[in-house]
Amino acid sequence: MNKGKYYITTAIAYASGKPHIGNSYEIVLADAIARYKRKDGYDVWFQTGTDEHGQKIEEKAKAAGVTPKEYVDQVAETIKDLWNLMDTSYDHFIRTTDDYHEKQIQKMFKKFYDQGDIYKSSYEGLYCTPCESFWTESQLKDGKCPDCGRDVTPAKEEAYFFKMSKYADQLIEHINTHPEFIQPVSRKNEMMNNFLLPGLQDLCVSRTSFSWGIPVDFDDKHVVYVWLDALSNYITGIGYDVDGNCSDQYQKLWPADLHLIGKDIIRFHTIYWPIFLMALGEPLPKQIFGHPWLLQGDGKMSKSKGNVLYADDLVRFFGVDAVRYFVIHEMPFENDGTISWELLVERINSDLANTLGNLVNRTISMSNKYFGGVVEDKGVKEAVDDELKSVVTGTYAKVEEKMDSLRVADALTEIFAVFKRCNKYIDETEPWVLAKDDAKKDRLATVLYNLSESITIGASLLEPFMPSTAEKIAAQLNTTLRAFDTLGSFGSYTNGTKVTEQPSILFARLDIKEVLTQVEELQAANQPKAAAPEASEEGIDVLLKPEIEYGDFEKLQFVVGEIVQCEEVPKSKKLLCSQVKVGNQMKQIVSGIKQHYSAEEMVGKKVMVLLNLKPAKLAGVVSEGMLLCAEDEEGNLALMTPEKKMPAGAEIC
RNA sequence: GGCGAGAUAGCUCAGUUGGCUAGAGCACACGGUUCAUACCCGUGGUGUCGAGGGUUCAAAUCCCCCUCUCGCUACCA
Repeated sequence: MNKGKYYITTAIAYASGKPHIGNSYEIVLADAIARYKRKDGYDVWFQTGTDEHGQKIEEKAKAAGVTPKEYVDQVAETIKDLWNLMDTSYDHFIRTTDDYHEKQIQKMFKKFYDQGDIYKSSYEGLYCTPCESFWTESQLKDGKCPDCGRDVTPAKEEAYFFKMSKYADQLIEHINTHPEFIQPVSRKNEMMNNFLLPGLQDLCVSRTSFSWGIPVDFDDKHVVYVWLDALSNYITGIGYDVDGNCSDQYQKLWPADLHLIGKDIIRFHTIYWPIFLMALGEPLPKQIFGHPWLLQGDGKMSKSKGNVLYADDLVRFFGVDAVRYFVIHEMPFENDGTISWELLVERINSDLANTLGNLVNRTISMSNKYFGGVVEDKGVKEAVDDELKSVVTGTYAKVEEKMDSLRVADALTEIFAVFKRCNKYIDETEPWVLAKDDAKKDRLATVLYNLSESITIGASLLEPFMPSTAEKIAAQLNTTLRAFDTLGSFGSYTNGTKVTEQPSILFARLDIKEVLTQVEELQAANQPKAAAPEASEEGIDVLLKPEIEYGDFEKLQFVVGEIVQCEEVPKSKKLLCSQVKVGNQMKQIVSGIKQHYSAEEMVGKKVMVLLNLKPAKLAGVVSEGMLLCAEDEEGNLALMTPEKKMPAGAEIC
């Protein structure tokens, strides 16, 4: 039974380091869907890979004393190992440093340039000196600054831009006529309201500030910037060719049926990627699902704390299938899920050890105890059997419905309903009571047959989610896993089958205290490594600004200021308004740091102030300077304070 | 500030087009059972369905308003 092709992709992982469990979640989810569709009769192609260009990788490689290529070769292997460890069944692993990919990106870039979709301009667009603002061409009003109407001058770094606005209407039309295109639907509104309807800005698609990227072949100062390079993997990986010599595989597989991605990159997948495809004249993917995140419950993950969860550590503790089960089960459709050692242990004990593992174990034990391991239906039916059978044979349809709407966690829950029903059935039929009465031997045999059959069906449904567990169950029952299209009927388990004599424990119950003790040891072992200077610090993508003269620097007046009063700016989410003592005068300064500092804790701090900045109004409040902060990639802020005691007003130079 | 989503049992959440005593899982308590990994089965909630008002024979479910939370976005000098 062939239901046609099904092309599914994950986002490609950025090859700057080892992905933590939050990042490994996606590949497992994709794998569950891919395996399910395959078993469901689709001709599945499942592609994943790595995004290997960019300044961050260039810098990390430099720090490690290797070439960028050597660096990504190593990381790509690490990622592949991890994906394999998670038992994922991808068909193709693309790397953006693969020859065929790079070649097509260059051709694509040229094609876009030739057809006028890409134009050369400068990074951050055009500068309005009085307003101190950068603008892109599409933002200008009559070629002038949209704020003050004065002339703008080009900024420094030259770059190529893609004219997004050209295709905006076409994309809006597509999104409106294809309600299933963006999932979950709530994301659709965000894209429409925040980007498409207000007017799309052009996207910078090249860089000159670093060189680890695919060179623009007709302008070799430039390398192709991330999104055009990375997104295109979905077509280059299956044989797309810009000149029209696409592979048969491409003809068959494109458009993709599902791009599975994290919710943070929905914008790139639902706006830029479709527009690139329109510019190429290719059809758009059928569906893009921005899944939620799996977050760590007990405080933020941080490398310095040594508490980052990695899939391989979890697998070492719990086994692959337990980890697969957890991440799929804990991730509903729209809300972020939570992961912690405690929750893992809870789920594993309750669902895997108690409900599933114990069921298989008790069933097989009874067959051995009462019939020497032989399972045979003696045809002694009772009314209770019917309900069991209807639940078991009806489950595939329910699972199918959940999977069709990408409710993977719910699908898994439906499958476990089978195992729960089996446990209940044992209680209802009380096999140990039947065993005491010779006249009921045949009834007992039928009960055990029904259980073995039900478990086989349940295991067959479970296969895409927990492949090796499903196999183990089948092996213990000395049978094989079934195809989905047979699961609507009951009774295929071969009469007279002899089950294994010594059923092994599928999932051992875990003691949370013991696990946590071991976790502490693990974290202690990780800590020294993580705490090692420099090595643990993530390289930050530093975009170099044009060189300035000392004279430029001298214009800036930095001083130490003491915050004597601070309050929240009404109606603003991020702004705090501080009264800052600078020498013998006071300045009112508004800063966007409310989410990192409370008004109370600001008071008394000595901070670095840019004093001679032109006053401006923020949320209606005048600000006469700027408090300087360091900011990391996650947007965490830290005020710059003097390292020794300094009076308010002291010059910083 | 703009747009959107949400507020239901201790916890995580279901509740379709308004309709009988508001549900599930987990946790907890009690009872049953013993084949099994101290497991399984059953029973248990007085839940102001965020607050207030309205429409209706009838609202968690529709309308108004309020409070709070979250997402995206802008601002964040």
